[in-house]
Amino acid sequence: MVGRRFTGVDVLWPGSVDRPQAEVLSQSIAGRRIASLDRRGKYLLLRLDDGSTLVVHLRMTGRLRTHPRDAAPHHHARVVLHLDDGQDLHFEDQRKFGRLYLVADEAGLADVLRNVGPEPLAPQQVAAPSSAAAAASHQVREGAEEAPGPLPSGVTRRDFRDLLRGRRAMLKPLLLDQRFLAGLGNIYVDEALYRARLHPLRRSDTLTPAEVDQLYDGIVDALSQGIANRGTTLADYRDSWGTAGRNQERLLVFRREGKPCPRCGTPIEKIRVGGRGTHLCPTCQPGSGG
DNA sequence: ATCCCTTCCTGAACGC
DNA sequence: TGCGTTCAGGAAGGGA
Repeated sequence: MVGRRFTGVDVLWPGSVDRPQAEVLSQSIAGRRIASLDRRGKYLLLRLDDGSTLVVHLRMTGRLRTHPRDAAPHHHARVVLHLDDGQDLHFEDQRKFGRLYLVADEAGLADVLRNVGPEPLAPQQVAAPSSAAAAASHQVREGAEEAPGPLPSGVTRRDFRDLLRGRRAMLKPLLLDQRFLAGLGNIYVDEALYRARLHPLRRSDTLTPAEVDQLYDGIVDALSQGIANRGTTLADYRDSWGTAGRNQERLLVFRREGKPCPRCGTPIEKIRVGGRGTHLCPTCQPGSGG
């Protein structure tokens, strides 16, 4: 994508564009070149050559895929962005929860990202455009894997302790809160809490210092493994090349209710916390601490 | 600060 | 076979 220029936009479902108005988006983006790609939390950032940024949030079922120019859009295509290299970038989104934002400057970007908290992981290397290395980098390795090691962290252990200071919410909704920490969704919260051996209903102000460190490690490990396995495909998720992830094969508790805990064999339980399906091992993640 | 509810959506799964 | 209902979930916004 880097180096390509947008030549125009077709908005098939205006509800997918948060800002500006669809017609304004088309006018503003035409002729702009993609300078770089970035990410904040769950938001994808396409930095354009005039200082503006195209922001994409995929939410549940959104995806970005390239297709040959003027290919018939998929049933779920919501926005088609034409590129100058003979390809079209399609934003497809079955459930229409995903959103596109075009902001003119850093102030506009900051407004879109106003509820995004600190990054649990440090920025990852983005493959260079149109190189053999980029093509090679997306080849799926044989078999899913544990993370070779935790990825570089964004927040440090000390940062994490500071983040928790003054907080007393239940762990599950706290970790889902993007203002507290960016990037964790329902799957990875359950996986992180299991790894940390902490009950989702535990209140954050009841954790011992050792448990705070366990939680931090659980978060970093769960995310690192997800990235190493190129994402969790429970139904729809595909990467930009249309390839499914493999992390669903390595989930420890999520959507494994009734199956044995990988650590102790106790059947995994499913409960509801804050309206969210929540999976845990009642033996390894005991009590809710009151 | 925290919790809870509703809204936005489609399609799969389920009950009868 | 074919209805109608329920569920899933990320984020925002309102109310308690």
